Amino acid sequence: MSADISPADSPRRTRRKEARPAELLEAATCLFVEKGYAATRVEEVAARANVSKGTLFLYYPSKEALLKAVVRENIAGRFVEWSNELRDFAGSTPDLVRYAFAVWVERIAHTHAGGIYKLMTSECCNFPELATFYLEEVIKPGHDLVRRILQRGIARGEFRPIDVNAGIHLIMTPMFSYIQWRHSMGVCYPDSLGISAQAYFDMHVDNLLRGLAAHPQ
Amino acid sequence: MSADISPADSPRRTRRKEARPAELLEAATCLFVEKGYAATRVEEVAARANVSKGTLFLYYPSKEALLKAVVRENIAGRFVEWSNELRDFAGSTPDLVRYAFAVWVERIAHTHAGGIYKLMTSECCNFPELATFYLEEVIKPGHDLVRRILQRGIARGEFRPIDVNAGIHLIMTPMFSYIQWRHSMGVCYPDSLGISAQAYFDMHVDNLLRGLAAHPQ
DNA sequence: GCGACTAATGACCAGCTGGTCATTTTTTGT
DNA sequence: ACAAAAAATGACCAGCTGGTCATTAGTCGC
Repeated sequence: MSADISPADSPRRTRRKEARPAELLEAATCLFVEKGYAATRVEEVAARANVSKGTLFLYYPSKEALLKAVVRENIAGRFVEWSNELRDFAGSTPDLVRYAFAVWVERIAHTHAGGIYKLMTSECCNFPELATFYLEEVIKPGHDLVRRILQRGIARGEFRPIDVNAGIHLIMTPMFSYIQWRHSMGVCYPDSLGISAQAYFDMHVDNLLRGLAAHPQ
Repeated sequence: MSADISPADSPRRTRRKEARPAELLEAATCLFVEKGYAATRVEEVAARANVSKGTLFLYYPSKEALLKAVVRENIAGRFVEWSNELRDFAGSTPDLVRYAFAVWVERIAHTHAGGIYKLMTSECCNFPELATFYLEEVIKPGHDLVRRILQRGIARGEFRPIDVNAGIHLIMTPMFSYIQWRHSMGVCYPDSLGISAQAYFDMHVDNLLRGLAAHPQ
């Protein structure tokens, strides 16, 4: 399944000492996220990375391979690190949720990784294998983390006993909605959200935790 | 602003008695939503509508004009109707929220209109004027309706007094998230939501109302 | 300085797609 | 029935873009 996205998508010719230029991936990531896959010309990517088009095809056999590399690049096994953070968290679960949102905004929403999600939702119908890959490598691990948060809260009697597999969405939904907005309407009309990102998340988290609370005050 | 999307985008030649064939818009809507704007060939649209490519250009001067027409078509002033429904609703505001969600799922999420939203988020960067149009004609009126629901709940003492302009998102977010999923990952992997659409909305609405409740039980 | 090898280039190609228009088919009016 | 007008057609075109490859530039060892 993910075989097609493996490093087998390697340069057409012999490997060279130097690793694949990071500038190419960087440029491709920005352009794909900004303009979409179809609307981005490989020549633009090359130009932005300050190389010629021919050089690009020296490192990636096709435009599609470049897209796969971009998606691959931006999932860097961050999940183990987060999993540890979660395990070691000492405070209350509501505080943990607040912390998780803050971390997520900082490390996903405001980095390239967020743009990749938008890219996936836009293009996944045209590249089902990429969708599979993303689902397995990003969405599922993400859900697993969130599930543990909910289970923690319920086990400690802080949250009411909801169906955790469903409840996952209560936390994911505001996160992904924000990303989606940020990379669509938000690009053209940054004020169309009506409020600041901070206010948006504060409100969502606040209302979310009120709803989840086992003992309403 | 919306001048560019007005009926001025009319046929190249003389108007004919017969109105523009609805089949063309229907076909274009389906294909744009399914495959995206760039990936859809005008010839496909024509074929799906059982006319030739030439005929399509007889009614729409360009592919972009066709896209505009598609977006235009799918906003049909439904807002006045809903506004009246809202005014006449007799029950409690929590019940109104439940009702609004149900109606929205039925009339938006499960119709073409939902696909248009996905289309907009995918393409708005490339067609800013379309984004403006959609924002003014769809998003804003939608927000206005939701705002009135919140104000009603607060005025009647059913909801706690939150900032309504922010609170709008509490209701909109699950709606748009669902649409987004349904037209991206959901196309390839209908089970990737993990739960049924019904369960998804039930949970969101339930938790939302708990969070909004003025007097927790 | 020189040959051998690697890296980079950009002119070029093939195929596709939005858009055109001379021609054909259908409808209308009498 | 017939001609004139309207509507529909699809072969065709121009321009663009992903991808190629012969050529050039650069580097390393000696």
